[in-house]
Amino acid sequence: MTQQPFHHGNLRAVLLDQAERTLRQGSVDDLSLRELARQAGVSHGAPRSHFIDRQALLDAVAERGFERLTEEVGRAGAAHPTDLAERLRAAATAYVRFAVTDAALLELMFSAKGTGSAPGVQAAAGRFFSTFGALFDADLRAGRFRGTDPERTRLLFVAVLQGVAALIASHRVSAEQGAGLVDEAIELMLA
Amino acid sequence: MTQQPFHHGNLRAVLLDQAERTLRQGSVDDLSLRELARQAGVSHGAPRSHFIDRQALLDAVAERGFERLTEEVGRAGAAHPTDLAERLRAAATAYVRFAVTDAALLELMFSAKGTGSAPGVQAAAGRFFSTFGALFDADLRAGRFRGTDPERTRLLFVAVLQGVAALIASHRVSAEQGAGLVDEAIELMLA
DNA sequence: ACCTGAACACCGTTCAAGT
DNA sequence: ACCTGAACACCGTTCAAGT
Repeated sequence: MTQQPFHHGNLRAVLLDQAERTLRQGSVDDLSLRELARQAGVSHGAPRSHFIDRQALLDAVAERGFERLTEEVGRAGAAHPTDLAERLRAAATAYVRFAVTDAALLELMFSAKGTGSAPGVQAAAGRFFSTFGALFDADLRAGRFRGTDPERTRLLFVAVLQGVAALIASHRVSAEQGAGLVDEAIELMLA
Repeated sequence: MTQQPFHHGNLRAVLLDQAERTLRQGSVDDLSLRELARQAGVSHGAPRSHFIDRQALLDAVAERGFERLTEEVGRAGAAHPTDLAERLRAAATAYVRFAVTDAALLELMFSAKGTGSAPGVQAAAGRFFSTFGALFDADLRAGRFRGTDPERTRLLFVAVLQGVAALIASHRVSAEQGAGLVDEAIELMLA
């Protein structure tokens, strides 16, 4: 009875969970469809029913990553509705934490491969960027930033976070130094 | 006579050249040792004489990439010995150009895989960062930056460039927008 | 609709053998 | 010192067959 096929329509979710776990302790190269199937206790052909090929699985993982990042950054920002600098710091902290605990996932999310093709990933990335932009909106209009072009200001902050994440992922700076860099950036951006 | 073994000790360089070319029109996943050997007209086992495994080849490619990036950014900066903002802009332009024409290579260079292990890559990366830092030195001491900690100022600029490069590579901003972001960053950093 | 299992082409790696 | 070619284990992908 307990030996009946382990999954009933949730193999897809099981594979994605396992893929995320694998990414958390290795690189995207370590992600093998056959190994995932093995860990899920199904045959190596089974994933085919849910993902047309390996890239489709990676796309789904990236999409999920963007959704989680959006949620975590958005929540961190929402905790500070009045204080702008504090809100940016909180959002940045959430971003850096994500970059530290899920370095390989973030790399996958922002690789040309991940963002280049799949529309689902594109859409999820778009939602992330607009949620991120919303952190600035009211204060941008109020002119509390030194920057000139509002859109530019937003993108610049994303670039800083992304760059800091890359420096941390490549072990060039520590997570603490990364937080310091973010603080410095916020300081420079505020009028 | 012309059918004698094509390479005489320069197979290593041929493989690295071909690897770079492959990276320029694809991702690191498209890089296959066997395919490189095929293109070089040698047997699939031949690369083994020069690279112990695939990772060793990737390391060598990354190291070479850092050396070229160092050279190009350094040269761009050296063309403007007096004007600080112009020097940073020139160096940043060189960096962004590299990020555009060699996106996959840059990704390899900054991936945890590339920088994580091999000492040669670490050393080349270190030389790049110190060359990059040298662009700031005189003016940092002269206090021409708004930033507080000099080391932080340097790292922040690298982070901005790296982040802008990632945004361009993931097709989220154009190369022109990237240049605009860099200009904005320089403006914000200068006192 | 979902999963199995054989089949195929490709890859990285190893290694004895050649020059 | 450098390269060849067979061998091995692993992988992604396809597909007919089962339930």
